[in-house]
Amino acid sequence: MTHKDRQRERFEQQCREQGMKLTPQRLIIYDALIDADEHPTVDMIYARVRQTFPTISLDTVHRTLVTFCEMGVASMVEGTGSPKRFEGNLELHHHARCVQCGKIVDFYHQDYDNLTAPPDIQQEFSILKKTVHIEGICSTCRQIQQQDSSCS
Amino acid sequence: MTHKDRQRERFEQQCREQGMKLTPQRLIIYDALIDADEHPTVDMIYARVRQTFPTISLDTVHRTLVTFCEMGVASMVEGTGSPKRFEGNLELHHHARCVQCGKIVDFYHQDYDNLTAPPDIQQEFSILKKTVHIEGICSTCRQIQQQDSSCS
DNA sequence: TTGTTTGCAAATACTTTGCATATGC
DNA sequence: GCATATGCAAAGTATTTGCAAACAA
Repeated sequence: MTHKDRQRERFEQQCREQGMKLTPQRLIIYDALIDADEHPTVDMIYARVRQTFPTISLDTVHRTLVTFCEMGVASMVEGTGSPKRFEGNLELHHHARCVQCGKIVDFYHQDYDNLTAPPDIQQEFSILKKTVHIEGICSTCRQIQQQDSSCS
Repeated sequence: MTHKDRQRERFEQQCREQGMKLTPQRLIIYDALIDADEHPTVDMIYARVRQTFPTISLDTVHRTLVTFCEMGVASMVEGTGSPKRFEGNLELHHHARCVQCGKIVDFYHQDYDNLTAPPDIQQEFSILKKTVHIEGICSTCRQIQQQDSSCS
């Protein structure tokens, strides 16, 4: 049994646990996603999946991928599809982002400022910047969550 | 002279060096950007700038901000406005991204897997993930650049 | 004066929404 | 059978492009 078979099995199990239906669309989209090694866009997955499932809609691919992220079986890399955001702060700093509300907090941390990149990356890239990205849930969103759960 | 005054002066100098014209729009957009501490979107900058410069167009704000990024006086934080991209790789890994072609390479590096977040961030966020993002120019894009410059 | 920049308008790309139909459980 | 998921179409949002007029150097 290959690593991908195991991944697929875990996926099916997680669907059942979370009460998500195991539709052929979901299975085939999941397969396409874990077979891809290039961080695909919706369109890329759509193109691939249509070869074996020509009637699938772009829309379903899009919604299914977002669902996967919400389930925690996939994740989004930049970009997130949301509008561009800018910053004028050129000093070396790092980011903490709230996955709930999208707020990004800058922070400074000496320990992170001199990380060494692995040799293969140093060879492949002319490195311009190394930053640490922290993802989490901010205190404001945490409070909202607690209120919600206490109301139910 | 404040820190922001110095930043503004450096900006004007860089414009002159790079042959960029110092238009009132650029100056006011730059000011709005460095005054903002919330990683603003195009719309946010537009709204702010219009208060003192009502005839400015959203379009100019957008193009100017992108120009700033190209000049290196500003940068883009996620999202980048580009379409969503997904990955099914759930193992702890890190990303190296080419700023030229947008390619994202996954890599594994033990040294990065157990970074400690600074106390204030630990307090503000329930941390879910800590990853290192490396930005640079990949070998393919580097070759293209060299070809371009040798043709001129 | 000259080439860059701006503002406008239209076009495009991507995502989201609403709803009827289909389907997994 | 029932709730969820899908496919379609339309609407919404963000970004990009082309071009004439305005402007910094």
